[in-house]
Amino acid sequence: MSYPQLRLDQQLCFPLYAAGRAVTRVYGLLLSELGLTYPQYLALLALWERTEPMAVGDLGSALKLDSGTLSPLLKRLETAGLVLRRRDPQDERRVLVELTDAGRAMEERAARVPTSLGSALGMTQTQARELSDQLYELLDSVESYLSAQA
Amino acid sequence: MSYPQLRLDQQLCFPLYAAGRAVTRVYGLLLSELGLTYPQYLALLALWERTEPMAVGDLGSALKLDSGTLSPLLKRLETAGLVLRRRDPQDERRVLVELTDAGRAMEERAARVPTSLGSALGMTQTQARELSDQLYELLDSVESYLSAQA
DNA sequence: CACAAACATATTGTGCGCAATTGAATCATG
DNA sequence: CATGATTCAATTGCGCACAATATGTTTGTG
Repeated sequence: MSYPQLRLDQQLCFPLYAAGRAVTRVYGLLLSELGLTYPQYLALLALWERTEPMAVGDLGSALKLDSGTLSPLLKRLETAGLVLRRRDPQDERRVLVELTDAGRAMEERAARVPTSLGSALGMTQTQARELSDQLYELLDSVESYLSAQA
Repeated sequence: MSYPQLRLDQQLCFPLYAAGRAVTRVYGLLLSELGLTYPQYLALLALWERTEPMAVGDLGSALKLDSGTLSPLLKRLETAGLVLRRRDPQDERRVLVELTDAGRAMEERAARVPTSLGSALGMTQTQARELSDQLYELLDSVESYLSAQA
């Protein structure tokens, strides 16, 4: 082993990558019963938190996703009848996304998903919170590194 | 807020998802200079640790990826001249993956990537290790949940 | 007011991830 | 030793992610 820093199990990136995919996959299994994917669920989470429509860019800031991902995703949510998209009359560059009645009605069914998962993952609330805080810190430092490169 | 468990910033899954993508993206930027993607780099990490060829399935166990992801990825690495694939004569169902000279030569250039990233992320070795341990625990519990469902 | 720069979203192209299916090789059981 | 079950890799189909580009809108400057 000439380069110990290249060991798969010694790098932070791999458990982060693998655990992220594993958790996303579990969500996906539960969400498929609602006809949703995990990123679609995240977009709805952001919309459920607000009473006002949201611009695509604001949704992107919240989810850390760009229009290349969000545009087709929102088109699928619109086709599914869960959201509506329309140009912002105040600024025709923007597109506002708002929930339909069906989109709002989905919240109640979705509320069971994180509850049933939280218990399945065998973590206490405290553990989950600590891990979450560390990941937010990591996210912040990676983002400032990325913006410093640009 | 009728369902507090649906708040984006209160769920573990979101920072895990966002931090995972952010870290993968940073790796991708550095790896693009080597003509590699992040999952391709992971596959090479696993191969560099061994002197013997590896079956596709063993590579999948190490990276937690299935043949649907690995088959086309390995085909691209083969096209790039970094690996060779051949049927295992002992068991013709298996395909063995082995490094070419060019694949082995890539290790030296790749060794700089985690080193330069480790310093950029502003974490101590200890912090990275603790976070890594927690993520492996989470990965384990998600995987046992998944296998219990099957 | 003209018009260049900046901005917001959409589109294109490539490479994952993953569920489901396919096809070939091996194993296990009678 | 036959044959049904299992295993392994590849393929198919769909939905992300993300870089790069395109298109239309607004803003800032002279």
